Amino acid sequence: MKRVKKKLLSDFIARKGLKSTRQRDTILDFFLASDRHMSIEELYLKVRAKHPNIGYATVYRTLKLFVEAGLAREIQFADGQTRYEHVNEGEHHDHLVCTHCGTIVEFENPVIEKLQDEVAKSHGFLIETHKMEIYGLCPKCH
Amino acid sequence: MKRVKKKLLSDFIARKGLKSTRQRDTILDFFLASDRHMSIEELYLKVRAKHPNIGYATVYRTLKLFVEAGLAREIQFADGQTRYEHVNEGEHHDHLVCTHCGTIVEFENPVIEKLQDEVAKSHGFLIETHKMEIYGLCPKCH
DNA sequence: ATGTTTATGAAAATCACTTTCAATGTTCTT
DNA sequence: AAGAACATTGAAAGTGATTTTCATAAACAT
Ligand SMILES: [Mn+2]
Ligand SMILES: [Mn+2]
Ligand SMILES: [Zn+2]
Ligand SMILES: [Zn+2]
Repeated sequence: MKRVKKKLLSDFIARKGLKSTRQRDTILDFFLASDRHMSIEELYLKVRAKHPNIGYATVYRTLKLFVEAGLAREIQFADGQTRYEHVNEGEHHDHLVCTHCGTIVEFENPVIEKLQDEVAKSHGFLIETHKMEIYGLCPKCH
Repeated sequence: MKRVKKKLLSDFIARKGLKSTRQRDTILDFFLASDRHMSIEELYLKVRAKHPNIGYATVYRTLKLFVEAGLAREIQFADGQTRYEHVNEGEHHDHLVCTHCGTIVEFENPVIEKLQDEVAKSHGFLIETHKMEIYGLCPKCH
């Protein structure tokens, strides 16, 4: 799994004529070892604890690179901070978000997905992506 | 319809001990006459064209007031700008967004809504709100 | 080893708001 | 109608998240 992601990045770097750096490797390691929905701030603090010399801007830039390379995806929940999650080949899911403690639960529902496709089709839309988030209180918070 | 919204606002203002002002009336008129999903920037520019003396901050504050009064709702699409839409009693809908021209189409799908409730319940979540947006190309753009 | 090009860190800039504050307007009390 | 009490306003400053700038440092092809 981690091997696959590392290869995705090094292939992308090679393909685009970019350069492999210690910072990118470090940030990738922390990203791969992280919770599935981290904000830049959270990731930066973790990275920073071990590598105090890595800059804020580099973390931002590197996460964007991961998105381009296809190993991360940006998500925006209702809290105004961009989060990044792991992308796995052929997998899609949506989110339940606890408005009290912030817990995020992933779910897949093929029936909903299919109905979304039908909605798009019935309005003549060529669907590219969709976003579906359910906000409420998780079991621990009610 | 517009009468209803105006009354909603004046009732809210009375109930909270706030004050009725020329600015609030003007902004409400423009909001009610507007497209259903306007950004503050767009609304401000329209208002500004007729009333060059109304400030940016007032438009921001007033739209927040409309939300509190229950006649507008904030929505965030993927473009980083808050938009405000009209709220109508007992009505709920989700959105199709054209990634090319920005067109927004509203839709309701009770089956999807019901499945969302079931997903939440199956994970022990007490649902508060949800957000569902389908992004793609509208009929004109493909 | 050198040269060319990309990456980095720190600081400044940007973007979309939000807050501050002195001046002004609205409503209440007389 | 006048004054007091309080809310609202516009302009400008402040925020918080993110992005850009730019001089310096690393990569890596030759
Ligand atoms: Mn996820
Ligand atoms: Mn709508
Ligand atoms: Zn919770
Ligand atoms: Zn379109």
